[in-house]
Amino acid sequence: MAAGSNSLELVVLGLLKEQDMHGYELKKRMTESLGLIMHVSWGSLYPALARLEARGAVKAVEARPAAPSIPMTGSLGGERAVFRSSSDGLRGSRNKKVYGITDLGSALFSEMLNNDSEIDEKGFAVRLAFANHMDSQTRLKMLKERRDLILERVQSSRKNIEKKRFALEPYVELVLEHFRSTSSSDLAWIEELIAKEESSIKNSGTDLLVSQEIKDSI
Amino acid sequence: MAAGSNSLELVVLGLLKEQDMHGYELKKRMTESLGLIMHVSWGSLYPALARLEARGAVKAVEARPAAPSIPMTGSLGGERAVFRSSSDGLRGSRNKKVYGITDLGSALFSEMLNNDSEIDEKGFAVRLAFANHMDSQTRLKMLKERRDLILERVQSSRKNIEKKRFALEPYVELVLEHFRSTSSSDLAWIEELIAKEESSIKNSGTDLLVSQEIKDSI
DNA sequence: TTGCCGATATATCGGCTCGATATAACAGGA
DNA sequence: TCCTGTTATATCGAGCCGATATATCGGCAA
Repeated sequence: MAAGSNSLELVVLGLLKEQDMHGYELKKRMTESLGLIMHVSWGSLYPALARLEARGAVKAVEARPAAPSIPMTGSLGGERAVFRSSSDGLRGSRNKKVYGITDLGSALFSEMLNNDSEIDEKGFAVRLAFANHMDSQTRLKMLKERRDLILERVQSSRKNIEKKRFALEPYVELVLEHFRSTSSSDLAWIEELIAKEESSIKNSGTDLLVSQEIKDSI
Repeated sequence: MAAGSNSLELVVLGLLKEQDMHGYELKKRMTESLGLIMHVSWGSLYPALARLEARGAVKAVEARPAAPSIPMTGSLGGERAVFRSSSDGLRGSRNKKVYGITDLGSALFSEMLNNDSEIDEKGFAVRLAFANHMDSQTRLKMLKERRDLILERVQSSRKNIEKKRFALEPYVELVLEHFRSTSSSDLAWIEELIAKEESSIKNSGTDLLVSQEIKDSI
């Protein structure tokens, strides 16, 4: 029942929550604002939109009246195209298909955001990027899970390396050292976020549902 | 013709260059020594081995005589199993299928390592891990390509963010800031490696095939 | 006007990866 | 003897990626 940890669908829903968009616009927006974090290909995006539409999470809507960037020419062609849109199957001028999020889609977004636990770097980053749609407790839980995961990986790596009979190739050690250093700085960053989150929770009296761990720390 | 940038096959060949192994052993070795860098699943590993075998890059070989870890029981069962192996299709005791790399496989390894250019973090890290099998010029080229790629991404991200009308969600900015910081440290690391490589090239008189860029810097 | 180029826009294909699952042989202990 | 855990191979469905196909449209130069 729980939709299993699909970060692309999460991003699509998250962006559609802000604004109705068509596929091309979605990709542009993703690469522009989240380009450092994730990358999406056509072969993923359009099937994802189709899946979401089939599930009823998004639906084709009437295109927004006017693009904010001035077309400079009040062309009749555009008008005709928009007209064709409504008579046809909600297809905009340049064969555009503008999607909007449904109530079910909003619910799905919350469900994915709050109840899926991500394993990989990308999944975590994406989820964190939309963390303002979570409540403090969930955010804190996510951060701590991530912290524990990284910690465990680094320790396990150190352990496996140190007690090894087989000699590692020189560049492997180089790469590993860098990854450990990166992990350390990631860890410090997450710890910082956790600390901020906890102090924020303590200050704004969310006495209800405060976890045992926090209570102990008071 | 050029096998397109498959880092899993690269790792398999690289590990088989050191030692004959079966699939299970390969995965263990990967997660133990390269666990921080990459992750491989059964559903990728066995098909990859099958592909490589079909291409003639690896082939099933007789299992190594004795496991270094003492079985403690000189059981007859084990002997029978090993016998079954040679009469059967080179299957070892516990139905093991031990692979060895062929000459063609070694050639393919070099080809992939030297002529493929990786786009993603994982691909680069894996390739760098086996960089001792490259010559200095290729290593340098790979490092510089990586540096330029990261540089371009960070700049493009900054550019797109700064001149945006749409407001970013608060946590997006947080995540982006961290990714930029990570990219900066990656960049510094790579620059360091480049510097070392260049000084190493200059000192050990590899006058043959020295690139124009290096010649200029002298 | 026409004709072309580049940006916009959607869609699909093959090949690969992943997580889950099935199956089985064997070891060691209760 | 049974039972659990490790070793070992294999396959399935679903999703992602890079490449490619196919249009439409705006602008601009001949």
